[in-house]
Amino acid sequence: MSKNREIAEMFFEMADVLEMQGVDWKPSAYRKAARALETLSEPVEEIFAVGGVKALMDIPGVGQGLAGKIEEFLKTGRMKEFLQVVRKVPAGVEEMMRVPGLGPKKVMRLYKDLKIKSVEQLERAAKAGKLRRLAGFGIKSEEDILRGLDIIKKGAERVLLGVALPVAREIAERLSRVDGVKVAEPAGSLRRMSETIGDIDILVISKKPAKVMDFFTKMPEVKTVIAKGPTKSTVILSEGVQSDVRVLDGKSFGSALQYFTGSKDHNIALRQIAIKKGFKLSEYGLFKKDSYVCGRSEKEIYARLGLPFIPPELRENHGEIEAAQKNKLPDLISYDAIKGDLHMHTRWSDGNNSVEQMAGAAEKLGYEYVAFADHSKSEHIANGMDEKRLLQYLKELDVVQKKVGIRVLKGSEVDILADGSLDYSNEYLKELDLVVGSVHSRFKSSRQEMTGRILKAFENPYLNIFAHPSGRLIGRREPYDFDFEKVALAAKERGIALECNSYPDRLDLKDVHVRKAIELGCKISIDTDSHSVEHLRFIEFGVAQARRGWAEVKDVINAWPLKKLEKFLRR
DNA sequence: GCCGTTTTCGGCCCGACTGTTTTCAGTCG
Repeated sequence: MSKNREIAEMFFEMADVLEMQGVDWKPSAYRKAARALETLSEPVEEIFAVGGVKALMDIPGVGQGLAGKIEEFLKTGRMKEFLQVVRKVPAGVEEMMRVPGLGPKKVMRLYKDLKIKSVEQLERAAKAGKLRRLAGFGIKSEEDILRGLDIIKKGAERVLLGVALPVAREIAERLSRVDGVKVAEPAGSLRRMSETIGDIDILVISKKPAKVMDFFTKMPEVKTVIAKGPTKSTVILSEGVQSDVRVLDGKSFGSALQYFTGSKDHNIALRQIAIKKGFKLSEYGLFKKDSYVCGRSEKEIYARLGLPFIPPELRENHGEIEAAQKNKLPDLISYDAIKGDLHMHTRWSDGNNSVEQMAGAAEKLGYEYVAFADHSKSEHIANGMDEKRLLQYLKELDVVQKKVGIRVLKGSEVDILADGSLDYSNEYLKELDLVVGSVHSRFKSSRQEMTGRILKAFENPYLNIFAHPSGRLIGRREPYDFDFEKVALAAKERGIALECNSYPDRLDLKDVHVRKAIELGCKISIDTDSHSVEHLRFIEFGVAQARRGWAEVKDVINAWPLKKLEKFLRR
């Protein structure tokens, strides 16, 4: 676990305990700092090494107090106050906060009045009907708690964007056909295109909210109805994903969309601006002394607050509001800007389709060019090609080139071996239009070894793209350890693009690293790593990730026309 | 504990829904 995450988790934990003790404001301060730490692109230890406590205080939400605690932890490996605070409440009690429906107040009541100290004890007490006599609890609360326990047992995990988005679009589409509905649109982290989604939020504009609530809570895929109100309902879908629907009037469409898109931190910052300008901002609109000013579109709300429209993917309160105030928002790459996919597999290695099928599908998408990158010989498991098959493969690519209307670039996904050499000799690499290099082995190497291995590979003059740079698989495999900044600087120096892999469980580089890479002057390549024609549509997720990393067309080599791309590939 | 084109002190986003309530606290997003 990285130090950033470790410290963030301590802060989250302290926030929970402080909240249980009824401490005001500190919990939100700790959480704010924790969220900032989690999404930092650089390791705190490096920030501290370079700029000391002062640099730590540049992290949003970190002031003198928390910077001191971080310093203490980095220097001594412990945080005294953390140990003191956390000792005040048994670990099991803290864990009870994870049960949906239980917050700090109720958890404390259970602990103090009934001496319940763990999730297990909680379950036994609820089943025995012991909770109902507690002040503020009743029979319903017991049922709620049992249901909440059920949810955490099944692990209400976050879902990949690539899984949630099609489900959300399908539900929104059906809701939009309900009587009286004008618009139904996914909001929340889905609209911000976060890599994983906690729940599916859908905003509906209708004058007949009751019909929407009925339709929504009775959809066939609804497993449990958590709450059903006149304008807002929450259900659990059969996949275990939570979904919320909220119905509003058209004159609130913009403000509601803004509000439900978040992020929370972005909204808070926006409301603070509203307050300073004498407004009040809520999902119903922008108000001045209780009278409606505007709310039909997001654009007019931002405008009234003196800001240009901020694309949803940027709304994380990671500097986008300040950039908007200075009119320095990036001109984000659009979803249709990609001119070709540079990382695709076929039956020559571990793909499901032929070269011709893949090229044809790419042509249908309107691409100008496409590059094939089947695996090199060391990838036995993926049917990697030895030199003899590589030459046959290149011949077939020539054949297919004559059959399709787009440019077919000849490439290969070549393993970066443990010693940093590439899996084919230069004699073969020079026959390729582009070389995609990736690490597929020894993920547990030390930071130093892995960094050295990658930098060594970058010395090869034929390498063009460093694929899925961190090696992570969301929810399944941690990224390997390497010095990202060093690698990015070397990539820039040598004209190598870092890949923003679009595969739903990779999304690698991730958003903060795309942004860092671009800041350092690196180029990005947004590719799908497709193993079948159906995968080509994943490009949307890669572009989303790049947008979240503030990428513009100038940063993305495969958003360039062929000529310009070819010049880049010739290093 | 953080933070400052109203402030180094005194604020800190805003509203829906639920359950146990005779008017609201707790939780959630």
